[in-house]
Amino acid sequence: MEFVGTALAEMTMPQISPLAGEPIERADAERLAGVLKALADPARLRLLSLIQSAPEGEACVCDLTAPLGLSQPTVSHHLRILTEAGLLEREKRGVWAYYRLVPSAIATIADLLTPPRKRATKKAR
Amino acid sequence: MEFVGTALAEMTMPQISPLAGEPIERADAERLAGVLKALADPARLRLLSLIQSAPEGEACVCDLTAPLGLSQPTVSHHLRILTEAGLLEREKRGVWAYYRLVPSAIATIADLLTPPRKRATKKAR
DNA sequence: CAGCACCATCGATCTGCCTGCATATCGGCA
DNA sequence: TGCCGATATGCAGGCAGATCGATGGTGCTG
Repeated sequence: MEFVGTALAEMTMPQISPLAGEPIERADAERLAGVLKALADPARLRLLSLIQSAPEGEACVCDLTAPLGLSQPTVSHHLRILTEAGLLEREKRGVWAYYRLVPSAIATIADLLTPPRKRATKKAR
Repeated sequence: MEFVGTALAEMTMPQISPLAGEPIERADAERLAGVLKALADPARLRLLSLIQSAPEGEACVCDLTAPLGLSQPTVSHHLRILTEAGLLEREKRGVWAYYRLVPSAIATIADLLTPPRKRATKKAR
């Protein structure tokens, strides 16, 4: 599972909702699973949480290693995973790399997981 | 990662929302990650989708192996993971084991991921 | 009762991932 | 220019998980 990259973006366009209408295809399942896999890690969930609750909604690596209790390379690795999944965006200012949430990313995932409720797909069986 | 079991239920009560207010604790992160890990697999996503879109909203193992292209033990294994995560419920009728979605389970996950009702947190630049 | 279909579990293999150490890279500063 | 601090990358060990074949248990059914 390497280049998830724009996986999230590609998923937002087609109305693939695993719990909406018809069974999802293998390719869609793999894309969604890829993004979910990026989320399914305690360290990464805490990273997202820490970044979101940081002063300006952004944080650099040096601010995150201590709260997590993980080494700097490990934190950098997790941030890379989250960024490639489309959940974080990176901005380098000077020597520091600032990470912030991609606003709609998590919301998109939540929408994909939300049962049809009222968002009508074309066909109700 | 064995008995996630009631992990979902335990999570629904406290307002732990990774992207809501303050940084989440390690224990909460691990519980949420456990459930997300159950979701973060193509085969399991397709299983949920297949079961949801089945005639009565339920399906037995024998109906699921063919569409997935996986062996019966493997399918059974995935169903076990999903059930222990609180996403599926199992009912044995005769020789067949019928699985159906736990209605609020996925919605709970979606809610945990969605920031409380105001999605526009800060301002983009 | 005997055979059969459905399903769960076990054991084994193979892949993938988390983590840290060492190292490379890049920008600022004296 | 040369050093230092902040990040990223390479490499490797160790563990978790996905998959399958074989096996065992359990209700139908003839």
